Amino acid sequence: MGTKSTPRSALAAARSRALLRSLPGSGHRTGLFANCPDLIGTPFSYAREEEIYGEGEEAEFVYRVVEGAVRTHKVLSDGRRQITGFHLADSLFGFEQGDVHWHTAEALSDTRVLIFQRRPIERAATRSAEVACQLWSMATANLRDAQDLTLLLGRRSAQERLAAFLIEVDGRFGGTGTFALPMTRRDIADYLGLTIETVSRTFSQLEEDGALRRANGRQVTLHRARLRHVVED
Amino acid sequence: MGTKSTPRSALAAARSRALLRSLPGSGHRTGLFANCPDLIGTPFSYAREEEIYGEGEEAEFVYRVVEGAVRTHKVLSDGRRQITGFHLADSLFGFEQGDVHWHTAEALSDTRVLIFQRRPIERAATRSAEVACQLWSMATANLRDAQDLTLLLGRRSAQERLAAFLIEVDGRFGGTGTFALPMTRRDIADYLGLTIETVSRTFSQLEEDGALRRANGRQVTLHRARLRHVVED
DNA sequence: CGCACCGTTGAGCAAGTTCAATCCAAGTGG
DNA sequence: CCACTTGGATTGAACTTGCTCAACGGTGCG
Repeated sequence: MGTKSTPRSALAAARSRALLRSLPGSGHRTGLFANCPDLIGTPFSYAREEEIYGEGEEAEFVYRVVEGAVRTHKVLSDGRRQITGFHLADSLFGFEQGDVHWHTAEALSDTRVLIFQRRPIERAATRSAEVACQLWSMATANLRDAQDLTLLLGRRSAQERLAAFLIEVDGRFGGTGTFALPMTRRDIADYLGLTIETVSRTFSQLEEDGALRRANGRQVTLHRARLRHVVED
Repeated sequence: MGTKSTPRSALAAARSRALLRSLPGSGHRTGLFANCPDLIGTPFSYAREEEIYGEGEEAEFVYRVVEGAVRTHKVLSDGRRQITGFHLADSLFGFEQGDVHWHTAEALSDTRVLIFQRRPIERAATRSAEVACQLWSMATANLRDAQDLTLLLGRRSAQERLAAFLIEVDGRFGGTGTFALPMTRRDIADYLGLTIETVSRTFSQLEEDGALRRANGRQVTLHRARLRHVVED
């Protein structure tokens, strides 16, 4: 559904169903913006590897992940890429400084999102201190994540980067220690500032050290105590 | 003044002068919070290398640089340090997620700041959408900076990092192309994720390439076109 | 089947680090 | 006032980490 149409046309089509979706219990009213009756998300879907928005495009919408996963990244002219974040279920993304997206967002896997128009949210923020505070709090949380990544990229070894990354992903999946990574080795490399070969070799090292076990490439089982020992702080 | 006393006692002492300072034209009412009559900053000073607040401390105040320069950083247990930002005149810093500072702030040189209590500002944000929007906008700007740094650290060479850094600092000093760096090589290294030796060598390379000239260590004159060519994007 | 993509592994290489020596400017104490 | 110390910066030489280039195996899909 929907991957051939645009967010704009989907929005128009969905307007008629707005009443139904805004009913309590329909699942679209939890979390940020929950108390904002005019801010109703429109469901939308993207296929694996599909671009959601590109750097430099006008930032008309913001997005909340319902199911699947999204990456945001920046690219240099020669193709070097830095992934700035992965967004799993419930994560909100697409808010930028100014009217233009300053990175690119793509779906890691087939992904369902809720789309919100940015303008009404910003207008709501200028009227409601509560909405504005929610936006502030969200931006601040993102800032903390970005600065943690800064420390990771600036001062940590490949082993530490991968270990920290796996612990982080595990946490976002509920902390069971066993999960399937939703992203490729290339995505991991471009997030951690490494090459795919180094990521692969580091996986092998960590497995030799008994810090994790791999199955079928993407599936991992973490030995969290040992991984935490690698990160050590 | 004031480097032996605490922000708390300075605040108390300054309360009596509040009326005077709040007069228009006294220079304390421009920029963010300008429209917020209760939010009056208290002048305060820090000596070179003095800590302003430490990671883990309760975040009671936020700060605006009046004169001088400040760095914020995180440290790993083994001493590796990542500077997350330099704050020059007019820059606001010290806002964190939650009630605790999650990095450390220190004065690069003798520095004068205005101190604001965080609580009243947060209370004002819950009442005034305008204040909350300013805070949001500030956080978003910081986020963009942090993500630019992420790209720098993850995917750029030493030459590109230093060139981008110098262009950035030049811009903050007015873009004349000639200025004295307010920070040491160690600070630059810890900001760019390099060692002091690499920073020094990279300075030498850039000078050989005619992209800048050095004088007395800290003083530099940039050949901005050539530096921009190094960064290339 | 054949191709494309993903992941792994090996060998050699290069960028940046580590260790060490030296220089210089600015204190500091006799 | 000068010897001595201290901290910042630069440079050289050896080393290490992670990168580049290359080959190969597995899996899914047209």
